[in-house]
This record gives sequence, C-alpha cells and structure tokens, in this order.
Amino acid sequence: MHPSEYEHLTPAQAIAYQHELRKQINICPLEKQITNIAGADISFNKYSDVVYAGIVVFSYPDLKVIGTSTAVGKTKFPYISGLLAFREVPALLEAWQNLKTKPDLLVLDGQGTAHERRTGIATHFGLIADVPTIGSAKSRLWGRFEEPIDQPFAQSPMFDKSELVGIALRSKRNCNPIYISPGHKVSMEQSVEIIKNCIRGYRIPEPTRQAHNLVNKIRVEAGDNNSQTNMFD
DNA sequence: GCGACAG
DNA sequence: ATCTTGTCGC
Repeated sequence: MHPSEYEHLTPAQAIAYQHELRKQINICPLEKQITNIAGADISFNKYSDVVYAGIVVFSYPDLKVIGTSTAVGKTKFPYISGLLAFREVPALLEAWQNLKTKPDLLVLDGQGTAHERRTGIATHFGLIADVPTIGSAKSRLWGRFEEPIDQPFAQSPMFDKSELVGIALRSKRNCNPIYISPGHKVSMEQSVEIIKNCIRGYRIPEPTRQAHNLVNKIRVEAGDNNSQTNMFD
C-alpha cells in the first residue's frame, strides 16, 4: 500500500496494516560504517491540514550539516495515539524522495519498536523506505520502565511484558529522559550508542532537533503560523 | 468503569 | 503538535 492512500484508511484498517508491517520488521546490527545520518520531523498548524516535512543530513560522527530537503503536503488522517505514522509518513516520504543523497540512517521524532505493535513511525518509515531508522521520542507511548538516575547518559530499559522494546535515556541532567528504540535494520544497542553520539548539550539529539527547527522555520515563512483565522474571514 | 494516550 | 508569560532551578 502506498502512503498516499493512508488518508482513506479507517483506524481499524490502519491497525490491520500495522500487523502486516510487523511481520517484516528487521531489528539487527547495521554492519555498514555510518558516514552520514539524518533527522526528520513534521510541523503543522493545528487549525490546518497542511503539514511541513523536513530532513537534515549530517556527516557522522562530527555532525556537520551536509544537506536538507523539505516537502509540503496535506493530511486528512487525524492524530490518533498509536497511528501517528499514517498522518506524518506521506509528507516525510516526499521529503525523503527529494533528498539528493540518502543518509546511512534516519532518526525520526517518535517511537520505533516502543509501540504496542512494534510499529512506531520510525519502524513504519524504515520499512516503507527500506532504510535503517531509529525512533527518538520526547515522551513515552509504550513500555514499562524505571526512571533513570539523574546523570547524563544514564539509561533504563523499557519492557512490554518481558520483551525489551526501548531504552529511556537521560540525555541531559535535570531534564526528562528521551525514549529510544530501533526502527528498522539497526539494533537496540546501536540505536542508543548512535543517539548518545548525537547529543550536543540539548535534551534532543541534533538530527531531530535541527529537523524540528527547519520545519518550524519553513512553516512560519509560508505564513502558516498562529491565528485561527485567515485574512478573508 | 477508569486511566493512559508518540506528534 | 502549537501558542505563550512567567517562573523555578542549575
């Protein structure tokens, strides 16, 4: 199924599709040397169905920006916890296709396997674009865990029953942890190691942090900021 | 029935 | 997610 068709799905059909995707997930060590890495994010006005997607590519591990790409699209699929991918993946895929050179790995703002059906947006995108991905979320969706101690890089496993589905990582002191989980074609351990290498003094790792800044900027430049009305109301 | 609930 | 002022803590 192509992402452009997601908007026609009912929540029940979207969940059925996640069950199909789950069968194809491949969580294993990425053997290839990582030379570049990218971060992706979406920005939108809550009173509009326009979404701004953006990807920032960096060299790795020095994290110098080596490219960006953006895409603007519309979405009819509402935000439903657990079905985020159906709302954001279409525009993200467009931005991905606009990229000249694809990175070795992509970090997305949301969960990977730390999801009820292991199909968070990072896993979902990794599968449909066939690219290694990592999910880095700002809040928890699935998985039980104990608060990691308040020390940089302290971590705590997240479990679904006895299965390890993610890692709560303290990326910065006095800040809430971030929730890391592999998306596709990368291991849990590698995911955490890579994200640690992308922390630069902020709670959010550089790939996602800068992608967020980029999409927010293009949304404001497009004039799609604030206001619940427009000039013709 | 009640609480939880990525962005 | 987005909007938004002040405020608490390091």
